[in-house]
Amino acid sequence: MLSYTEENYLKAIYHLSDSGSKAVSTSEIAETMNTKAASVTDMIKKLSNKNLIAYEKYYGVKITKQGRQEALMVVRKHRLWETFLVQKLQFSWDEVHDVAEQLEHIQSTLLIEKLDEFLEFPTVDPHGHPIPDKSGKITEVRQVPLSDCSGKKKIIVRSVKHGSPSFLQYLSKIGVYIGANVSILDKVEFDGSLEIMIDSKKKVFISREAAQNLLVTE
Amino acid sequence: MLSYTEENYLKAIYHLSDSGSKAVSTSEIAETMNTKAASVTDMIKKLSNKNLIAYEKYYGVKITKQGRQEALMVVRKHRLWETFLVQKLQFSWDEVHDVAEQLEHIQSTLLIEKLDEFLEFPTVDPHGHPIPDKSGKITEVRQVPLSDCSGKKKIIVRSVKHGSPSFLQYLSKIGVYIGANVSILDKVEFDGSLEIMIDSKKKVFISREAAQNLLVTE
DNA sequence: ATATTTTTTTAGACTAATCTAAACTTTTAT
DNA sequence: ATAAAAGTTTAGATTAGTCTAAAAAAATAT
Ligand SMILES: [Mn+2]
Ligand SMILES: [Mn+2]
Ligand SMILES: [Mn+2]
Ligand SMILES: [Mn+2]
Repeated sequence: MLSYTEENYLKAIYHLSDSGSKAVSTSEIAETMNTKAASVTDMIKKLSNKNLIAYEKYYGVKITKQGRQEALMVVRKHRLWETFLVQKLQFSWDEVHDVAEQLEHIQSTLLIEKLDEFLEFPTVDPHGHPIPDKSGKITEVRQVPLSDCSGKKKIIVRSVKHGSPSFLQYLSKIGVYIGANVSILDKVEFDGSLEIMIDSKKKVFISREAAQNLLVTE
Repeated sequence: MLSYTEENYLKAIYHLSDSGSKAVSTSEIAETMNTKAASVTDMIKKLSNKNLIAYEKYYGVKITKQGRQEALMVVRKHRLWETFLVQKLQFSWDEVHDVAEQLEHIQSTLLIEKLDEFLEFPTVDPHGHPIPDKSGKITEVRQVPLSDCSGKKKIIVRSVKHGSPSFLQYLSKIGVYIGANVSILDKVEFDGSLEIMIDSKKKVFISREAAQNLLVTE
């Protein structure tokens, strides 16, 4: 069984590697984990001995099939808990991440299966991120940054790329939410900012930066 | 903030001291924590330095006001989570304790307040044990072991003294639950075993040992 | 009142996870 | 092609929590 810390490292490596496809460097891991490279090297050896990652000295790590599976289970728990907090306990979507960071480490298969059932088997979390099923399968929906869209098509907001509390609060304030219908009214060539219409009701301006962080389907 | 381990020690000391009234010995703590006396001595010093217990060398420890308060918050979380697991996730009462041992250490005041509200402010957990409120207050109901009862009075099962999974499973099997109405049909002087009637429907025999573990109001 | 037994504490060691500083590799720049 | 810079690993320490074995104190028995 993995320790709390091992789970966190493995999850970080999984995310940094684009769900396990590319190799990840020691310093990248140190950066996201808020630790020093020396500590990462130590942990890397441990995870490597457990066959959760493939480690080549000085060339970073790649997650193994088994490691990916373990990481997916942590991600699954994290996202199910976030969904629980929002749907059942009335948390707002900017309050859930830190608590889910703790809850994701609770060890009980029964618990997570019952929770999944209680929530009626959700497929996305409050930030629009997919929830791996019991076996680790993810149903990805092709999404593009709103900043890449143009024209008058009907656009639906699907997820946020990076869900920092301040960005999420900002979205709530201007009326953007997962599932919202938006259309692009105007695009400023100079700085890439957009004027959009939300739910045919509300007109708002958003920066290119914000638009890059919003993933949508056309 | 207390560590996971400090919380566990403090809770154990709280329980062993009858909610904080009497002093507790090093060996008692070692016994319930499944550690060695030497480890307990170390931890005792730490908790004492934090003013959560009063420690006098060779004479055991007494919990302080502040320590009692911290312990009560852990107990509160433990029992709220157990209630959640049974009432919302359909766990049975013999499955919840070990998971609650983990969940009780999640750090989030908001979470526990929202959970309390979601459960509609329960006052007892699935085993009939009182749930401390937000401020730590407990409303104790005077209860006696069923083994101390006699006569034909109407008796209500209120809680179990020690809720081991096997005892709880046994109770479920014979039809005893928290809130059940029982009356004593016969008491065997020789071994203290009882014949009882549950909900005016079912007759069962139980041993003195079982009767001592069932707390009731007359 | 002493001796024996039991309990508790101390001393020293171990593991997981972390750090700093130094050594070593790889990458980049001239 | 070589030197400097950047990134990575190793060496050695630290902290929390644990252990065993030995020393010390308290309780119990004669
Ligand atoms: Mn999150
Ligand atoms: Mn985590
Ligand atoms: Mn319990
Ligand atoms: Mn616990």
